[in-house]
Amino acid sequence: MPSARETELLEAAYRYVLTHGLADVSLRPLAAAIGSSTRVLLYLFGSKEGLVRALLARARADELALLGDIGTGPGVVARLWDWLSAPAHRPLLTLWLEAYARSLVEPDGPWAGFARATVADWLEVLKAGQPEEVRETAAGLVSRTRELAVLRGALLDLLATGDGERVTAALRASLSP
Amino acid sequence: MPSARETELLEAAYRYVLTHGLADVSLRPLAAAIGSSTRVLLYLFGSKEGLVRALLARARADELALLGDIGTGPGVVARLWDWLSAPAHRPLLTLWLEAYARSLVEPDGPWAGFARATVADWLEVLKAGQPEEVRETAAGLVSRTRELAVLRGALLDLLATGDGERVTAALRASLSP
DNA sequence: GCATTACTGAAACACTCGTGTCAGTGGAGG
DNA sequence: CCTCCACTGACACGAGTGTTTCAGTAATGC
Repeated sequence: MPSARETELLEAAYRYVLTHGLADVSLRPLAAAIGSSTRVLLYLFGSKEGLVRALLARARADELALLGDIGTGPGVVARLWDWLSAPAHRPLLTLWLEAYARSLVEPDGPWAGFARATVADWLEVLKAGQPEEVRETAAGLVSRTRELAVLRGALLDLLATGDGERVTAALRASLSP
Repeated sequence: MPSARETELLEAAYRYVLTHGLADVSLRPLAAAIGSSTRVLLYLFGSKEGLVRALLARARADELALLGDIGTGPGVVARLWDWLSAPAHRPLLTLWLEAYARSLVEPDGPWAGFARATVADWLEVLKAGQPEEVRETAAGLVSRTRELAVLRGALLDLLATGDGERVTAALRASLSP
């Protein structure tokens, strides 16, 4: 459905927000940076809100691509952490956290439901990593909630301090207590 | 050092940002809501950045008051979670997350170092909760990093879903595995 | 009484914001 | 050829931004 030019500009805008943040992006600087104009952005995406929505969807596509490739069975948590702690993914994860926080403060607009949605996404993947006999039990739900919490908390720490060694050790300790 | 009027207005502004968010606050609506004017705000705090800095410090004072009261010895993590999961503290914690994310995206300005600072603050408190013989060991550091990660991750989940039951169960599971 | 200090009001300045208007391009299909 | 259509440029509009200038008031300290 989106035209070639549209996806091209979306990709450029996505690269831009990865380094500049998404919360207080504005059309004119963005357009200038990606060699376009506000007129074209508005024409293609309808409004700024439409653009932000598209960018959020684009970021989510990256995330879902990961979750699709991560596989199932034991060791999912460790593999997820490998991906989360990779320095190359830091801009994406900062963007992710930004959107997460924003969707809590401002429950309307393009951010709506972002936080809730990712919790569900990740819980689903962790569920697929559990032994089959606990997946549908209450204990299973609690267990993957715990795994998710550790991953998210470790990610917060890593993004703030950059101390991959300490945080990774903590995560490993949490896997085999 | 701050005058009576200054702390009075700061308190009012603090109540305001707790419900409206701090990221995209602007002077005129804020001033109108707290019965003041931009002129006065600028006079008392020097600039908008000064005001934001003061508000951030005010929020941090709330946090530090908690950390001072939480005590030491075993059970710190559980007591911290009781505080974090109390519905009354949700606005403060949303504000906290907002500032955390912002300080990662925009490392300059009044937000600078906020994320890093709170990691250090909390690790310090968790350290005081550990048995004395591990406090200075590498294993001790890793252990409280893990505790912090669980608390933070659980908080993220709770803020997004509001499902205190599931998240609290996960945290408890993480304490006595 | 008087000068100093703390605070406040009204209006303006020089922006930036998202968006709308009107006018064009260039190429593809009939 | 000529029409349609995706795309683009220049510009203006109204609203909102942080900040400044100039003016005042009320209370305090000498």
